[in-house]
Amino acid sequence: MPVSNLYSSNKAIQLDATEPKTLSEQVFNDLKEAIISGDLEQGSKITEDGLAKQYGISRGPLREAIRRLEAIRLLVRIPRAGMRVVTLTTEIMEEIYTVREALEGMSARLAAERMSDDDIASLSELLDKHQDSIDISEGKKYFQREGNLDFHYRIARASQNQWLSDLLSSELYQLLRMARQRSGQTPERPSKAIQEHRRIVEAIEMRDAELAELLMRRHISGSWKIVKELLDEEAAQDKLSEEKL
Amino acid sequence: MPVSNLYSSNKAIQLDATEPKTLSEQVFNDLKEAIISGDLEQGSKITEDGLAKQYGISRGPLREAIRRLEAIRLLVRIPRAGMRVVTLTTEIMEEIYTVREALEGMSARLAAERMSDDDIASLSELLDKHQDSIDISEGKKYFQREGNLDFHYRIARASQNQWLSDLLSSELYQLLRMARQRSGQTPERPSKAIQEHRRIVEAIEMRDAELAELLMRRHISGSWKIVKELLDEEAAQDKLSEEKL
DNA sequence: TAAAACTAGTTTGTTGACAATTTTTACTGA
DNA sequence: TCAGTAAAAATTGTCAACAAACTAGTTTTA
Repeated sequence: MPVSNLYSSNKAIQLDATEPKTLSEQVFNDLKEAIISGDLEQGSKITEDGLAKQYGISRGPLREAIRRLEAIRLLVRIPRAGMRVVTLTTEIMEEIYTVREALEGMSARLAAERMSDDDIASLSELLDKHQDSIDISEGKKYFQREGNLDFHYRIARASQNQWLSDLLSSELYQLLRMARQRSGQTPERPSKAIQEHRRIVEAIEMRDAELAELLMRRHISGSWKIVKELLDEEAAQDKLSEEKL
Repeated sequence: MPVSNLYSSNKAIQLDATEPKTLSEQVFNDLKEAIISGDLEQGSKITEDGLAKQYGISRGPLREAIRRLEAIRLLVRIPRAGMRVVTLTTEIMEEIYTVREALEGMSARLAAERMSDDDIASLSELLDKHQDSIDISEGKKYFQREGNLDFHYRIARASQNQWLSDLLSSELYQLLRMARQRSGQTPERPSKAIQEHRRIVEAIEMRDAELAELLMRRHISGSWKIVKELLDEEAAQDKLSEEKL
C-alpha cells in the first residue's frame, strides 16, 4: 500500500474546501502555498508589480490577497521598507508554540467532552496507521510531517469550536508547515510522538477532559524543546559557516 | 477628578498607536469603530458602493479594508448573498470566551514569569483606582466596561508574546467591546470582578505562574456564565416581545 | 397556474492609468 | 574622497470605467 494512500485525502490539511472563485482568492492561495513551500524565501522582498506580472493579474486583486496574507502573518509590511515574507526566527517560533500550547490544550479538552464515539474510533485508527508506517522507511518523512499535523488537525475540528479550529488550522498550522519546510526538520522521534498521541486519545476515550488537556500541553511543550534544539543547532552552524567566509 | 482622567489614556485600548496613513487604513479604523460602537448594526447588509459613497472614497482601498475586517471576523461574506456585519450570537460568544480562557490563562502564566516589578506595581495601582471608583456612581459604567478590559489588556502585553497579545487585543477584545455595546451589558458585579483581579495580581506578585493561570481561567469562565445568563434572558425577552406582535 | 426564459437593474470583480511618495542614481562643489 | 542635492526611476496609493455575475421582476409558454 503506497504511503500516499494511507490517508483519505490531503484535503484534511488543505482546509480550503471551496474552489477559489475570484482572482484574489486564487492568488491568495497560490501565494500562500509559495510561501509555505519555500518557493518564496523567508525574508525575501516582494513588490506588487513583480507579483502582478508573475501571476498575470492586475494589482487590485493582488493587493486584496496581500492584505489577507498580512492578516495571517505570512507577509510583513514595514512602513517604508516594502513588504517581505515573514522570517521565522526562533523567537517567533517560540511564540507560536506557546499560543499553540494554550489553544490545542483547550482543543483537546473540548474534544474529550464533545467528540462522537465514531470520530474517536476513527482517530484511533489513524494512530494505528501511523504506528504501522513507522517501519516503512519510505513513509517516515511523510508521517513525521503531514501525519503529525493531521492528528492535531482532527483534534482541532473535534473541539467543535469554529473559532478555535480556524485559528489553529488557518494560521498556526500553516506557519508550522512553513517552518518544517525550511529546515528538513524532523520534529520529534515519531515513535515517541505517536506514543503521546495515543495517550491523548486514551484520555479522550475516557472522556477525561482535564487529562486530555494536560497531555496535549505536555506534548506540545515537549515538541518545542526538541524543535528549539534543532533551531539552535542550525543557528550555530550558520554562524560557523559565516565565519569561514 | 473626572473619571475620564483616571486612566493615562484610552490608547491602551485603542492599540492603533500609529496614525492611519492610507485611505485604506483610515476606513478600516472608521469601519471597525462603526461596527464596534453599533453605528453599523449587527447583521446589517453592506454594499461596497454604499460605503464608498458614504466615506467618499473609491472602491479600491475600501475593498482592502473590507478584507482586513473580514480577517478579524467583524464582517462576514457569504458567497452570493453579499456582506454583513457579524452577528454575535450566544454560540459565537461562547466560542470567543472559550478561546479567550485559553489565551488569557496562558497570558497570565507568562505575565507571572516575565512581568517587571515596576509593571506589577503599576498594575496593582490600577486596581486601586478601580476599587476607588466603585463608589463613584458616575464612574461605574465606565469601569465596568473599559476598565475591565484595560486590566486584561495589560496582562496580555505583560506576556511579552507578540502573537498572544495581538490576538487578544486586535481580535477578541474588539468583539467583546462590540458585544457589550449591543446590550447595555454589565458583565459582572464590579466588586467581585475586582476581587478576582486582585487575586490574579497577587499570584503574579508571588511569581506563581500556575496559580495565575488557574485564577485567570476561572475568572473568565465565571464571567462567561454571567454573560450567558444575560444573553439568554435577553433572548427570552426578545421572543416574548415578538409574540406580542 | 406554474414553470421557464428573458430583461433590466444592482452589485461585485477586474483593469489600466494617473498621482503621490520614496528610493536610487548621478552630479556638483568642497 | 566625501557629503549634499537634484533629477530619475521605482513603488505604492488612488481612482474611474468597464466587465461579469447575480437578483428580481416580468413576460411567455406549457
